[in-house]
Amino acid sequence: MANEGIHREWASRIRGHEESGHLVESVVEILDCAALCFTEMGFQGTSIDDVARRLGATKGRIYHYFRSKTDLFFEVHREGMTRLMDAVTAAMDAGGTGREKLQRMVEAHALTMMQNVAYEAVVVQGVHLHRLSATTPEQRVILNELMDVRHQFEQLFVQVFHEGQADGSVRETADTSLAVKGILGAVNWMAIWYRPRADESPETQKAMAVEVAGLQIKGVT
Amino acid sequence: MANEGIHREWASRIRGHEESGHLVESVVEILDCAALCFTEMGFQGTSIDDVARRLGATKGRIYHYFRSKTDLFFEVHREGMTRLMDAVTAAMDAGGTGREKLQRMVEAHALTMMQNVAYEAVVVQGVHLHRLSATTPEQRVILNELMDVRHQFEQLFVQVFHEGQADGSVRETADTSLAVKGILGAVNWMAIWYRPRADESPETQKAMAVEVAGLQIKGVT
DNA sequence: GACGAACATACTACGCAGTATGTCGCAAGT
DNA sequence: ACTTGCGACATACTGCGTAGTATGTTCGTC
Repeated sequence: MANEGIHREWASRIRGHEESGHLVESVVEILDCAALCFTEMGFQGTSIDDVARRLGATKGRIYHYFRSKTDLFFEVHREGMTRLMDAVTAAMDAGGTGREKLQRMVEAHALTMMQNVAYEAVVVQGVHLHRLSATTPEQRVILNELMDVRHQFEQLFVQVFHEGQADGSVRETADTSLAVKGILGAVNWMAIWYRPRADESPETQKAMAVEVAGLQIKGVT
Repeated sequence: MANEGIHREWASRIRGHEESGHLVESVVEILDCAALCFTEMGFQGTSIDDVARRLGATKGRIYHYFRSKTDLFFEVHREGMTRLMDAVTAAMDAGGTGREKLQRMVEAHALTMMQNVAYEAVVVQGVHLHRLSATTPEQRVILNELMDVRHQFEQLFVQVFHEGQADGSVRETADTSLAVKGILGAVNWMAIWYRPRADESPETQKAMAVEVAGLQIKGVT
């Protein structure tokens, strides 16, 4: 299944649950509930008991898999970033001019945001966590990893942006980094205002993603 | 002075400190420190003692002016929104085509974000506070006020957007609200990544604001 | 010299992260 | 068949951080 890679990554982080690869469904449930709680009430505002209650379980279950609340948050964050990365890199690898690639990347970004609001809202929150003091040296390593991935993510856009400028499909700008931050901001902001509506089909979502991406791309071409 | 109006608003909120209008400097210091703390560590992550420590004072001083931590947060939030509102409405009232007004409004928005990162970062955080449960019925009234101002703020842009479409200076879009949310997102996002640098003059800031706004406006024209 | 504003100090009550220990079921060994 | 072991939790408990309060203390003003 598609989750294999993710599970393998968990292995090293989570209480030594190596090979199994199937019982881990229990962990996925925890992550889902945690993502919702963190999204609604923030990191500090969420208690482990809140997550447990939503699970219909108790703290025991959570601490059986995660060392600490911070580790739990990190894992949700990592999962969110992974989904974003996967979607965007796939869109990037499909070829075309810089502008076409950029358009697809932003669309993929937006669509992923909408399809994973909970996880991605946590990712957005996570930016602040940068200076959070309550971290063990061990956690700080993971945090640096996350910040690194975040930076790589942005660089992906910067890179393709330059490609586009090279092939003439993207306009020259005063500050590429600034332009990219603007685009990413417009899309990331969706994590804050967007909430799935009952009457929303996958097509509607896709259409919104295309619309948002289109406006942003138009600004730089 | 320009703060008069704000002070008068405080009057009703803050432990009945009505007329004075000058000693309130003490309150401004508290708000400044609170804004910094909330920005760096979030609402729940900030303790009143943190704010007091940064002030070089103790809890006593803070609780002398504010009923609760939540009220303190609200006041910072309100101040941030007020500064945004003032800047944007001023830019709007200066006349011109829809597009010109929109351009100036977004520039003003961006510039205000940069000049008041601490306060505006709190405003950005505040969006989540929407569903926060830890509110007394009294606070909920204030919260509704804040959410209302936020909505009005967005409507300002929507309104001018339509003006622009009416006079032909702004392109027709599938969903005006969506377009505006994109623009505001790009600018609001600055509260997350932007931090003032030592070698930054007011002119540099202004230039960045114009650049960001330019890209966004170009997307809708 | 009395009184209140503007704080500081001292104290309490509680929520919550983290831990220690218990329980239940299943799977393998003999 | 029984038991031993272990994984997957639940229950019970502790200690600390922190919001809020109650009570000083100082200083200016009337």
